[in-house]
Amino acid sequence: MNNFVPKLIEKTYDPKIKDIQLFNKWQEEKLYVFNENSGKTIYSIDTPPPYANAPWHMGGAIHYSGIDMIARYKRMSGFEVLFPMCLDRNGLPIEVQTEKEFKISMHDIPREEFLQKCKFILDRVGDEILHTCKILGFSNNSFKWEEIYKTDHPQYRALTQSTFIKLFREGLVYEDDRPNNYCTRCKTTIADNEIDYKAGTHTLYSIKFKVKETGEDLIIATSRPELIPATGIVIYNSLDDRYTHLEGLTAVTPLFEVEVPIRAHHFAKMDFGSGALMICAYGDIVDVQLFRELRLTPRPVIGTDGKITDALPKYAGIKVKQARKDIIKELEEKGFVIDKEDVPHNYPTCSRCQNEVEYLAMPEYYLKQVDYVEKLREYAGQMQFYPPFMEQVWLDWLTNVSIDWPISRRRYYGTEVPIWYCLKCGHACLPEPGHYYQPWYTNPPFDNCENCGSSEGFEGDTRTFDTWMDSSISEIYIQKYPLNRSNEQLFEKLLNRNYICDIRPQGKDIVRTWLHYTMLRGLQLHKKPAFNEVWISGHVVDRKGEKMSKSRGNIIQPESMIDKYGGDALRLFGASEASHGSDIRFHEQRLQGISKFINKIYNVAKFISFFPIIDNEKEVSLQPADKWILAELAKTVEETIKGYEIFDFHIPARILRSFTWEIFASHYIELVKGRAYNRNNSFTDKEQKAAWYTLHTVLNALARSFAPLIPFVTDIIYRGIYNKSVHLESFPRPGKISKEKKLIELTTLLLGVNSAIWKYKKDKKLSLTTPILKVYLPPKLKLFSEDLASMHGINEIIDDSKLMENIADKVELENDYILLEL
RNA sequence: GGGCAUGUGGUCUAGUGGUUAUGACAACUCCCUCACACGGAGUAGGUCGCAGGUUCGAUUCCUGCUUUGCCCA
Repeated sequence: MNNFVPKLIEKTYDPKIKDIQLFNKWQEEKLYVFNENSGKTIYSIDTPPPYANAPWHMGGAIHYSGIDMIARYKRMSGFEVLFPMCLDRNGLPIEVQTEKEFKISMHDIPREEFLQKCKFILDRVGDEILHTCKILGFSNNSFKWEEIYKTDHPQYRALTQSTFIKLFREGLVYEDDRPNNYCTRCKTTIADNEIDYKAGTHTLYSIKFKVKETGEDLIIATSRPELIPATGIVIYNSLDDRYTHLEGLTAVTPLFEVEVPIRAHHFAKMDFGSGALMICAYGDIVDVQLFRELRLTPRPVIGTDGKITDALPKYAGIKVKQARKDIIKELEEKGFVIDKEDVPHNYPTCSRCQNEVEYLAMPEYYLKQVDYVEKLREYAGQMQFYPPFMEQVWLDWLTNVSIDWPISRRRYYGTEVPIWYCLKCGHACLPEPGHYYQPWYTNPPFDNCENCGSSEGFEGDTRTFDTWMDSSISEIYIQKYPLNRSNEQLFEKLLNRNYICDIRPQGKDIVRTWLHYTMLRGLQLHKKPAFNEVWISGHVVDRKGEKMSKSRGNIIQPESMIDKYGGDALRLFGASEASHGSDIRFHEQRLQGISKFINKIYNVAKFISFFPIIDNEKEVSLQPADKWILAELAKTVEETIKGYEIFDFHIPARILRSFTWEIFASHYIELVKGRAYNRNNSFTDKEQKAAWYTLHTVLNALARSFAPLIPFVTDIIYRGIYNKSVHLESFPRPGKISKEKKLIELTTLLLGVNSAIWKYKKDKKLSLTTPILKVYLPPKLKLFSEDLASMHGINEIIDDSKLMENIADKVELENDYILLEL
């Protein structure tokens, strides 16, 4: 008789110690290194660079876990996976974070010094994020600091600038005036999401305009009388019959005698003020929109210093608020103000200094995109979206694209606009592509103006690019500079395909930015779709379905959860909680449930590790129960693959869990336990070995099927029992496991019979080990007799259905019966 | 206001034009049975968002309304 000793020793699985050790082992063994010469088909994943201004919350951790599952599944499916690790370090959030942490203002210290302070935080937070990646078991090609790409690296920025120079020279870039949110105190444009709205009141003045053609008065309500000279149009609602007769006539502003058209527009609310509205450059966001929509020529009167400009000589140099008072005074003196009223108002203020935000027009560079919409629409049809409905999100956005992309920003921490302006003629001179340029800091790499030949010198552009200019070429960077090393050959090879890169994984909220801009740039630079596939995931929200944010105070750090339950548990939680594309609610109790399942898998493996590995199917005599579970396994793997193939990890997570726990552990293992131990030699050697063989076959396939989802525990099991890493194995094939489909039909009946026997004993308050004298089984299950007898302690199994009617104690089960006799 | 998605036992989720709707977590009861008490067995709990329509029949198809989320205005 065998003396069984398990290969896995611990009673429970403790991820805390084992996971990080195993992660380090993976790194030593270089398991996930990208080898372009492996001969395998390359599959490139455009990893989203995590933004390194603040550590991850749950959303980042779960989102990236899904991306790692893509990489792992593809690797096990025979692909050479290019899967970089990276950090996004450009742009506004880091500037804000730096100002906050060092209690400084970006404009009060030298630019170089400010950049150093930004880098300090970026390095620290970057390390924290990388640590989270490690304890989540990510399989990126490299975690070495110098091999992780960063969007603020000179090499990356040089690529951004090169692509800009190329497009500029092809005439795709132009300069134009466009109103921005502008803080006159911080001296910078600010993004929409940096505006805080503060509740307050302001005074609404009713002011007399004149209608030029009829001479009648036209009363207009405004809170910004200082902008009267900047009026571009007067609008009213087309349903407002007080004004319909004025359509197409001309209004004349008081004091400044500016003549503007009068027209109907649905933005005018009949019950606001007098119902007639002046649209000026620029009082609020509505003004900005209408100027754009109606293609009006702005006459701005406020400068970037927050003072009235020379356009209004009488008030030039006066600050806006004072000018407002002065102008009101003059209007009142001359009898133009007929009423004033304080009304509630939400002020847009700068989130950094609380100063009121102005809308000012400034010259900015634009990249053409309107001309490319139709082609992009075509590309959308060629690409595979996971889940498919996300394609519509992009198509809807394409329908809305009406202006070109403003790409220059007045910020510091970003890729510089590589332009020097000739001091003599003002011509914009661009350097040769290929290097990283900092025009605000260094001299141009040329001495003479390419336009006028002057050598009087140049002024460097002080602006940076919108960070999406950097982000929108990530797929090019990763294929041109894998591990940050230039590899033109690889890039050219990959460019031979119908698309640039295999897959873009990203969040659903940035379809209109990251995906859209990357597709646009792919088209402009290489005349093909940037991607073949796009994987878009939902958000992680809190238990109540609300977005996690600092202000709500509902942020949960992933580290604390990983510490408690393990990286595998968090990964599997992310996969289990929702189907791909929908939001995930974070729920610690459910995560805990998942961690129990991880332990269950470990224990199933531990049980199987008691028994010797039988490789050769010929040494054994497979019993019906063995054939049955192998058939179930084949079906499970088949459905699992279907889920993996569409990168919806909810499907494998659900199916594999259900098979492992509800069928394999609860029924098959119980069924063959007796045969596997064979303590009293009631089974033949070949029958016993068949149990061993089957147990290992199922475990082996399960470990491999689960590996992309839970890489730690599956590898602990695989190395512990089979002495190699599961992550170097290929994905199981259902056809190789079993071709017998028929036995699956018995599953429901078999599970029902087991349940009925358990229930019977329980109802009689008997231990489950209590022996049973006789059981009348459904005839269909006769083939499992021996294992069933061993499992339930049955002395005699009778399948004579005619006898059943005579026995009172019976349990009805579908069309068959089981009857028991103790 | 527009687009997209979504609504299934307390919570989360699967699924289907047709007999008693899947599973998990939580709850309750019993059981330390030789892999696991991070376990096992069992019990209870749902008018499948609302209202119409198509159909012999709808949770599943259509229309309207509504909930929630995201993006846009």
